[in-house]
Amino acid sequence: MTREPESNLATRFAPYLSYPADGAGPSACPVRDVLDRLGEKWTTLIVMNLSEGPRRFSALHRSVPDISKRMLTQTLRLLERDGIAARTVFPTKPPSVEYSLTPLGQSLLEPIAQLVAWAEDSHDRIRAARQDFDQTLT
Amino acid sequence: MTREPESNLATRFAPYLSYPADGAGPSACPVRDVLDRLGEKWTTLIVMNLSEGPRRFSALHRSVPDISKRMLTQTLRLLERDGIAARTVFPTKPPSVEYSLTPLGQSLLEPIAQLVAWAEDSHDRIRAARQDFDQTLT
DNA sequence: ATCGTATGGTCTACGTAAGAGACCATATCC
DNA sequence: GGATATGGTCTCTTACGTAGACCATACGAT
Repeated sequence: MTREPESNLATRFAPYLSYPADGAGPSACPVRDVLDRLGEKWTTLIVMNLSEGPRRFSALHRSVPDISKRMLTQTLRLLERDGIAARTVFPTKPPSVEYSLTPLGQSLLEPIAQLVAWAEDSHDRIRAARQDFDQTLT
Repeated sequence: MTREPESNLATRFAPYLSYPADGAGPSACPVRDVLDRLGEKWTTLIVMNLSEGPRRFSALHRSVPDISKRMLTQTLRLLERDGIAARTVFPTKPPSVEYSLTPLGQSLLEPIAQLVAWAEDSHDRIRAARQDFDQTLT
């Protein structure tokens, strides 16, 4: 009797489990390539902020005060580079810049919402597990 | 005429957009608290590897060769602490250790699968966008 | 006229987090 | 007796993120 997989979802992941992340061009794992970007600490939060509509640089910074301007710039650049966000400059004085989600970026909202829902549902259990773990350790 | 939201999903994110990540205990944003952990570079990959069933430490390391033992240990510890993975020690000589997903961890496979599906679907478009961006820059 | 504020960033100095690899004790195989 | 495997920990170096100064310009208030 062989080991049963925990879930039929396992087969969905199989191609990517041992796929190297490195290697220039197409040799990199497509899933890790994309997921690494989404994991980049500020990415999802900025995408969620853009979900309500176009936002200006300083508006984003006010909404997420604990990001540094440097990282906000970098995060937005990478989102733009990946075709997830669009950057529009208006020739006012001083120039104002608006960031918005592209259709590709909007399609990302669905999976993020699933993750947010899971986080909401699981948060209590996770916090309880942490407390158990830390207490048993002490 | 006010600005229309890009998607009704936006309202799902609204509570978390300006929620501080810091603050000990319950003052931290539950969603950022959980999502930051998932974004931790190796977390999802290890969870995906565990989706097929229990795996030993060295099996995981062989499957994901470009993680350092140090980070593998740390990632597994944090997953265990959060109640996502379970650690079982068998009293062989030398002792062997098995890691497996808890029910909570298995419930995480669904949202991850959504993200993986999005990554598969979007990878081509993203790579094209990157090339455009880099060329226009040069 | 001058000071404060706002625009969207860039640049530098610093602290923390991740990566590479040596090391450990033990036991089994050749 | 030497190699290999077990699951880690420890140290050293390098990469990443943060904090905050700085820039040119223009507007409103004093």
